[in-house]
Amino acid sequence: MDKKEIAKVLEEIADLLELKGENPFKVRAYRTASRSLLNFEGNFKKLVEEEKLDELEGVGEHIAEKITELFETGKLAYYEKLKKSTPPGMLQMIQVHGLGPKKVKALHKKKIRSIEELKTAAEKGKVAKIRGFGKKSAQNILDSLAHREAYQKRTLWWDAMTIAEPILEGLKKLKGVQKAEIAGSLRRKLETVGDLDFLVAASNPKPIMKWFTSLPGIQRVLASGETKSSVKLEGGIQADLRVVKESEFGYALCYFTGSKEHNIKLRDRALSCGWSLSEYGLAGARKTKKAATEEDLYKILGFSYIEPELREDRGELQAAEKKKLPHLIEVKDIRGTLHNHTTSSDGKSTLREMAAAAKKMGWEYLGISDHSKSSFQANGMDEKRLLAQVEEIRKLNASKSLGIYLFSGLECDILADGKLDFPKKILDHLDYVIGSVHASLTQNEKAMTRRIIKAVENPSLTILGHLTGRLLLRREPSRVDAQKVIDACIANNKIIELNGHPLRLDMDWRLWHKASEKGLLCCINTDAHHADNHQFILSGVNAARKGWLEKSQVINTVSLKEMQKLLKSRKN
DNA sequence: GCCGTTTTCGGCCCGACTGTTTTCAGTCG
Repeated sequence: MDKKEIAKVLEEIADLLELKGENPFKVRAYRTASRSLLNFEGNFKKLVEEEKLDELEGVGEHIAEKITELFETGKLAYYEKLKKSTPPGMLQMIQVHGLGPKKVKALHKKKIRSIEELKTAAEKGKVAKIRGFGKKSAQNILDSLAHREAYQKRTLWWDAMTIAEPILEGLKKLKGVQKAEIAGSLRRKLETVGDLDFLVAASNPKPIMKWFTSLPGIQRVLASGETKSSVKLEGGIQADLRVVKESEFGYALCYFTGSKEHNIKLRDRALSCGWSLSEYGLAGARKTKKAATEEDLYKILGFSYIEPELREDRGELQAAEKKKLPHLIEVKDIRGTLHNHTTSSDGKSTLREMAAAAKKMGWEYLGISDHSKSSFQANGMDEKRLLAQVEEIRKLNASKSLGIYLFSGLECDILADGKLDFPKKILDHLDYVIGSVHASLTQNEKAMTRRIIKAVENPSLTILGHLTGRLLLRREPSRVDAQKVIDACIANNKIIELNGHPLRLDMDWRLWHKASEKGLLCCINTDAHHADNHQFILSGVNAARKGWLEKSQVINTVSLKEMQKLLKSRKN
């Protein structure tokens, strides 16, 4: 069993224990261990084999044993036994919003033992008669069941932002609103988010709550109180609003931005200073220690300011303590991108349209990299069309009519055996070559790793495109030993792309910090298939920031002259 | 079940909101 599957089993054990009425801290221990496992980036196999699982936070002797058993045999006696003693329907029912272990048990006692039985019972008014339930509970259960799938799914950061921004603007315009911000994972720029969090500073929350809970497009109001409201928007995404006093805003913003793990560490620090940190302030601190902003709060606790993107408990607090946080790259540092498609393959905009839009972005150059012939589904170019495009770009550059310099590139297929789609003599005509995997995505890890490394060792390749081919929320990443590929790229002087398309964000930000420390260089691209797609540079830079990247580690922050030099030197 | 500048037991975040009940348990984040 792999890491992900094992984490899922641990999570399920937590649910099962909860249903049994076990000690809540024991339940939490399993959840913590599960999350810790998912967050681990290193070589999991090695960790298990060298019996170093207990080095993971929240994994002790007992859970380590269970993980090992699952890893080695794919089974766990303890888990099987637990499952046997709990009807499967109860596990499903605990997933329903509003139903926890106690309520599921109460339902079970009344012989309601599956989602289907729950639905029927709620419709027939049976649920409303159970002690602890009522008419409203029954209706809420029916609502939750009707939208079960939509309520559970996550949303791409990009899509969530297009929903959140108008709401934020609306909040800012309301009378009495002193401050308004987006918080939560949306503010941390996580690639997908579960809900939208808003925070407002105002002395009178009532009219703000009223505005929020009567927004157009609200499917259901989940909660609406003095300081906190939750709604479900059309499409199923949840939006939460908290209103605090202006003096509390900095604390509250930090608290609601998270991550949870980051906050726990922050509270630890406060405790060790003899204070108690909450969303409302720093209790016990002397009056002079009253923080007004997040910057002040971090300073009081002995840290330099930590950008929201870094608040994932991945070493940022240790670095902030030593004043060694990176100076994160910004969108304005970008001078052009190198992975762009045109109507020559599967793009929707012409070469000139792509160039004009890039100029509008304020960029100095744009690399054109249409698909190669094997990407038949994407109208990949054959040799003749490719060379014609190279000629067209050469002429456009010579005429200086575009106001922006174009590089001739190619997104060249890495074939199943690791060979590139064109021979060297063709690729030699280009300024650079991006190698990407588009077919045979389901190869096993060994074959895929060997395939990609073979391409990386090919002197014609400049940049490795979207490492895993994942499509967030749609397609799983292909199995590849990322560490080995990173090492091969460094050894062969190759760049890895951070594909900034909101669906991809590949290579994953979690791998960049360590990789860049080893010396790997990054190219942030948009994989634009339309002139409007240059905007995706924002999501690419977000991911780079989450990966601790600085300007100097990203090649497409250099000037045109330097880029020409860089690409030329890498061709030899 | 985990963890420990209080080394092996005792603590582990806690406040907001709902819906029920009749003063608060359950759920959520």
